[in-house]
Amino acid sequence: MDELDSALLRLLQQDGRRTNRDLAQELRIAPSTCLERVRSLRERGVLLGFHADVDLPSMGRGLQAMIAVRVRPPTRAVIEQFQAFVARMPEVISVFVLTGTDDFLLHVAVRDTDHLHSVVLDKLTERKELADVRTSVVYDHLRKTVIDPV
Amino acid sequence: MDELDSALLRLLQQDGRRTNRDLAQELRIAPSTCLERVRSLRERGVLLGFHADVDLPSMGRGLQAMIAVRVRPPTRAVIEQFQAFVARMPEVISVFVLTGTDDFLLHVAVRDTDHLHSVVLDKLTERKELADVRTSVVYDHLRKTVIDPV
DNA sequence: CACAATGGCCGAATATAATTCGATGGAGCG
DNA sequence: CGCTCCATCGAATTATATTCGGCCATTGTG
Repeated sequence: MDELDSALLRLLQQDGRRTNRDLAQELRIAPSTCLERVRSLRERGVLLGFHADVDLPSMGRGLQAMIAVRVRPPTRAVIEQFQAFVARMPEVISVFVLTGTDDFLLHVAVRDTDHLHSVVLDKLTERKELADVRTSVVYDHLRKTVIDPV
Repeated sequence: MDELDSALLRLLQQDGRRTNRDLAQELRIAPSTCLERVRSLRERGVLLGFHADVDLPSMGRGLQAMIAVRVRPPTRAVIEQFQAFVARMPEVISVFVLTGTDDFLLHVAVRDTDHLHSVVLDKLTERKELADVRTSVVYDHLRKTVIDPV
């Protein structure tokens, strides 16, 4: 994990489709070296993968919300069961399993407020283990690249 | 936005580095057609970009937390100023701007609990506009692909 | 200090993929 | 029924990824 690795991770987080040649040129190394570095980062598990980022409104999911959920009882079995359940919901795009007051934070992307309402009332509150739900609409979501402190 | 576009978005969300030939073969279309489809999705703004996914523990950021923040007064000026501030913090990897009780949800990745403590006490609570903070440690974070209902 | 071993890097050669573009044919329309 | 339009196609071209043998520089060793 030297400066070269950090630089590669930074560039690939910004644009996961930059060509190997292009990366090599920017970092002033040979393409073969660059390729080997990226392969090594993958093999070491530092670089987990590459993903396309889609525009939610274009997919008919113009409304995002965060749903804080508390389950009861907060046992391993109940938590794992609930996690498996929400992971199957198409409206859920990300699940945070938490300590603290809430057990889960669900990041959902839905069509509109009716859809959001239906997700909370028809899908979530139907679950017997669900103890508490608080929904917040997301106005804006800013994602950043992770920078290596090295 | 037909089934072909949806399939492409699904595949590219799963693996943003699949080759065009590979995608074309799976979808039973010509590579040139596949390329044109992807180009169109980009031009229409449906496909926003491609990003590498890094392993946070490998980057010395093995601890994640969600920090709920309320600012005072909750005016546009204060909110925008605070958003700009947290966007600059290297520990913050994602910022949600919310309605409801909390104004912000900060997804942070830090070295350890000392680091987390220092982020909250030394960086956040130093801000005069900050009215309330609640920190929850993230045990697990599951990301999903967005599936087009079409 | 001399020397061998190691590992990262390089560049040329090869394999593979992206990209272009003219041709084709089916869908929609007059 | 014939015309136009446009998505799709495949071949040709261009660009890129990948391999691999050799070359330092660094490190460890007698």
